Amino acid sequence: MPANTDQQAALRIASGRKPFVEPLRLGERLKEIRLSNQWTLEDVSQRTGLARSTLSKIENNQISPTFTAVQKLINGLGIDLPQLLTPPKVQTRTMGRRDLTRLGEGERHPTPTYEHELLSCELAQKRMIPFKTIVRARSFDEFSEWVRHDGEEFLMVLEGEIRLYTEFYEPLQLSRGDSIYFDSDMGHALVSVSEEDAVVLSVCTRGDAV
Amino acid sequence: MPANTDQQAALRIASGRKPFVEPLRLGERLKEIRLSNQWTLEDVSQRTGLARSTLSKIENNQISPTFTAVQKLINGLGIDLPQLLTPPKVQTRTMGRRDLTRLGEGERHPTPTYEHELLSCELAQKRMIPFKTIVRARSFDEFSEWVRHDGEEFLMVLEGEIRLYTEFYEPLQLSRGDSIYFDSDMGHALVSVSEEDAVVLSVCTRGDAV
DNA sequence: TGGATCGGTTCACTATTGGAAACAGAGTTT
DNA sequence: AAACTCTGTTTCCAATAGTGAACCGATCCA
Repeated sequence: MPANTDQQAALRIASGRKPFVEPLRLGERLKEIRLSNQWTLEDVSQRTGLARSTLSKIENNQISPTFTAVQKLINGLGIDLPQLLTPPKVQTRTMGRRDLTRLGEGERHPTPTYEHELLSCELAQKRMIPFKTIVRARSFDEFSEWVRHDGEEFLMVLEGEIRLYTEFYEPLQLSRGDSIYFDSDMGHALVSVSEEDAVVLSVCTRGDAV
Repeated sequence: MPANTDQQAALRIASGRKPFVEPLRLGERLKEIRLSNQWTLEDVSQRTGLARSTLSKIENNQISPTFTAVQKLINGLGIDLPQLLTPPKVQTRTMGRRDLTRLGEGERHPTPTYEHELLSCELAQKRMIPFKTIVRARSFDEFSEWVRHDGEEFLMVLEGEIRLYTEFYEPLQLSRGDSIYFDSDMGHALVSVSEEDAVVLSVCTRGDAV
């Protein structure tokens, strides 16, 4: 099928996709990220495990990093690829919304086991849901079933001590300042093991589509 | 500074950071895409401009493609990077991951103005990035420019008292237990106004896309 | 059966990346 | 101002990615 390649070319062109590899100023982007964090090449080197010289060359577009190198970058810098590839990101929409919640001013939702205090509940369209919880429960038995909801949850103990029961792990004891991140569709439940009711701060991802 | 590089190497090794880049079965993924379109290596070669042999090696994880090679792939195949990186078949439900961080056990990232402690940094693919910050800055002048990053940020004062400067609002004084939610592409900066350095807990959304 | 053809892998070789060390420039310190 | 220190750049070389050609089954067909 000799005509096939023509067809392919036609397809490629018709696809609307640029036939050329766009520059994709990866070097500039990296430098931008590095500087915006006030990191030196040496800092980045330590974080990523790539040599200082290599980083310099990447930033100056003198070499095209190996994919493993790119991985080391995104791992070491704690960014993800889209972030690295997104061109200088034109300030799309800086909406600048904000929502302040003073201590104790959240929206209270009491239940037998927990007393939730929703924070920043003025803001409607947000990607995270923060709330403070006073853990009333003292025993796992007080829960009729696992708590579970789509998405992920981050939790830090603000006061007291808790035991975190989860569906797939042994219970975990958490003291003030300890924190944990977990998939919240895994069943979970909290009880206070301290004298007073424990207080934890949680942030859940919102189960947006896709 | 001959000893310096030894030190660097030692640090790099001792850094505890996983020395291995996660597999990220890029080869499998590529093969999957290729087969699902019923393309032969030769077809892909023509589309991408990469040699047949190279493609074979990439698919079999025998080499780590150069970033330019990856670009040729995504251009030639008309896919975008997330698509290529999405782990094959995807863990439809990443049920039950978790990542515990004990008090003070996070990954420290000091800067002149802030000292960050990344929490739950073992977990790679998460939608939120939680971190504790010791606010060293005492004056807005210490910032050369606004801090800003895509997404949204939730912040609660754990200790001390801070002033939050934002691009579009008057500065806001926040005391222990106060919290705020805001669009983090709006410039922002924190300074301690208490005797001691203030400590805040932040959770940022991660660059979405998907 | 013998010989084409097609898909994929392996080989030998060249081009390029990535690392250590040397270098260079700007401050600092003594 | 010499000696340090801290940056980023450049150099040189070992390691490895990318290429064309050879190779290895399959499958097809006369």
